Amino acid sequence: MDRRDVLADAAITVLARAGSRGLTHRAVDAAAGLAEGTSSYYFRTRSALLQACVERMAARTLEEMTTGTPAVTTVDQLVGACVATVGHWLAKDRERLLARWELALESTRRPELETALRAAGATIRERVADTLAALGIAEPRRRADDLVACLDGLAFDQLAGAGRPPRDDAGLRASIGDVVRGFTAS
Amino acid sequence: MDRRDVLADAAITVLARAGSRGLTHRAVDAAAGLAEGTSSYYFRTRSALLQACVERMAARTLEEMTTGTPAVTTVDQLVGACVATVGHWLAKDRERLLARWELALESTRRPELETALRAAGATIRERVADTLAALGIAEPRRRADDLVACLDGLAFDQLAGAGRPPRDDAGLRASIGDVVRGFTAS
DNA sequence: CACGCTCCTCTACGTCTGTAGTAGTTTGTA
DNA sequence: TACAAACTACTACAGACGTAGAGGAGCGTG
Repeated sequence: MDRRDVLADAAITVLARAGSRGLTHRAVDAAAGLAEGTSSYYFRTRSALLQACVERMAARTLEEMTTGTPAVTTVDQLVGACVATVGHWLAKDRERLLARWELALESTRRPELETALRAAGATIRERVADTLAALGIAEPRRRADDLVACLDGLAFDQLAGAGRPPRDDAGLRASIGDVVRGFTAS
Repeated sequence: MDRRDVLADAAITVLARAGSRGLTHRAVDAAAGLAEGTSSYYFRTRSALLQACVERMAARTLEEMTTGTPAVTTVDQLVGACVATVGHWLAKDRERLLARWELALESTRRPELETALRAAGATIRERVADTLAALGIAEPRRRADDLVACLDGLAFDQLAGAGRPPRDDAGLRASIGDVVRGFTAS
């Protein structure tokens, strides 16, 4: 794997575990198990490091999206797909989620990041919008944006929010069922 | 106003504008317009500064909650109340929202913060649960948690997320209408 | 008025961070 | 094989950061 990708992955891990404040060149070197100074050579500035994080994340998300996307033709299937996605986020992508939120907050202050982050988000939302449209739902574009935002909100609440009760699968299914119903009814 | 409160408010502003990384004693002093070293005297460690932020935020939220809470007796009124709340967040509480998310992410790594943050969140959620229960909705507790999480998700998407198209009031109402319907139907 | 106490400001210091640059090493080419 | 170019690892350094503590101003009490 390209050295840059290794470093970007390490940076994402650091971001998740230590937050924006902990994201330093040296911390990335340590996380990647590379010699001190390495990340500083590949990404001269901290801003470049952040940029690399969002690009790497976007690339990985896109990659995963193109691989396995089961067809969704009913609302129930949509609920299932959403539960599967969020469940996967919570179980296996914890770090990537935390890093993404960290970057999102950072993008508030860095227009370069915002652009890249927004482009990545748009791709996913389009995909969801297509699915909603295929189900014959009105305003698929807006509703796709909202649905993604709500699922993200539920995940945030679970991982970092004030709610955060360890929620079982059934609870997750009930919650997501409610949300999806709201966006698909009528 | 108590010096500590002034400093905590300044810290919240710094947190929102410069992120966790920018939250330093000196930055807080500058934001508060006080002599350098002041915040370092009142809150000796950075951790104490963060703690002060969440406590101050919790206090302010509680205060606002006890003042104006119009009665909600129909689902439509609930939608209206949610729209008003989120609208207010987006228009006037931008900084507090950003700071809260910053603290939430930080709480992932600091159990002391988590406790305080969770307690504040629980109060709000109870209030919402009571409202849902009064409307005769099943599982009010879970649904209150989910509703708050979703509204937060929508706000996040708007302020820091990947969606972030400048949304007008009608759009906001439509989105929140969908969400609330999902949690109140059946 | 003199004294002691509390509150606040300012300074000091060791550590860490961002970033530039130097030196060494590998790779490709003649 | 000899050389040049590119790549990589490491070092250096100015600046910022967290935190502790010294000093002084203000105020109430005897």
